[in-house]
Amino acid sequence: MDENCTVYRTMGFLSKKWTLLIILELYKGGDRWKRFSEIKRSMKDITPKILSDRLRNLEEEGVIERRVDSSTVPMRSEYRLTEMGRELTEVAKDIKVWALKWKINNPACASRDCIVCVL
Amino acid sequence: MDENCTVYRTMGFLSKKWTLLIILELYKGGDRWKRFSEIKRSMKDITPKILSDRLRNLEEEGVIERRVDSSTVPMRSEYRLTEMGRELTEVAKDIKVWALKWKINNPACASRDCIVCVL
DNA sequence: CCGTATCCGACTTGATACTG
DNA sequence: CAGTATCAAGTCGGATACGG
Repeated sequence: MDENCTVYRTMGFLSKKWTLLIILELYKGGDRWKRFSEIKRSMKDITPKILSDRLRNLEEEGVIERRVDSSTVPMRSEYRLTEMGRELTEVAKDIKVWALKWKINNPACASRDCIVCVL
Repeated sequence: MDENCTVYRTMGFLSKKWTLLIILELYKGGDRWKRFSEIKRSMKDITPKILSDRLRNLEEEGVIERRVDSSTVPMRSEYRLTEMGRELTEVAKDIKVWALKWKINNPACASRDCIVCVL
């Protein structure tokens, strides 16, 4: 296997558990900054550790951006997708289209207002 | 997290290491059936166990089909993508387009005759 | 030659408690 | 609130040996 393969390298980062779902969660927010606890609340089974790990990783990859307002107590950390990240949701959208066609009968997810992934 | 989420469920199966690359390897073959050893040879670092595991999993998912010719010795197992599998390569294509734009400067992979993933 | 079974270490994820 | 620390549990992947 060639480590220079674009698909291979990108999958290495994209295929981590929860990653794509976090991206979708932020995508739902549009331009709005979302706070850690808000994201966590929406994804009820993710643990803070994993969410924290993934957010840092996504920030390193340039897919999301973070801002901290330390003037308030407690301080606020907020996140949103970068342009690079928003374009990544196209991939998720394709996966969804494919899965709906071939694999899963899931009307809720197929509808435009799916509360889970909103694609 | 909702286990009924289409994206989530599909990622669970797609995100396994090597999976997408195996799909691409078969995609290169077009309609042609490919043998185990032929696939293995093309992906030089994969071990037989992993390849075997993934092929079985992909077959269960309906993404590839398998045929066995037991009239010869040794018998031959051959694989190719189903229609469902061929459509999945669109996802890989999108990942590649995205990665080339944002992440990786990889002219070999960008060209149409990339020997690794041929997308 | 085409795989499968077993074993094992490395890595990943998860549960829970805790801190500034 | 926004994480981090700790440790347990699970998963993955690789080497090797083996059977049809």
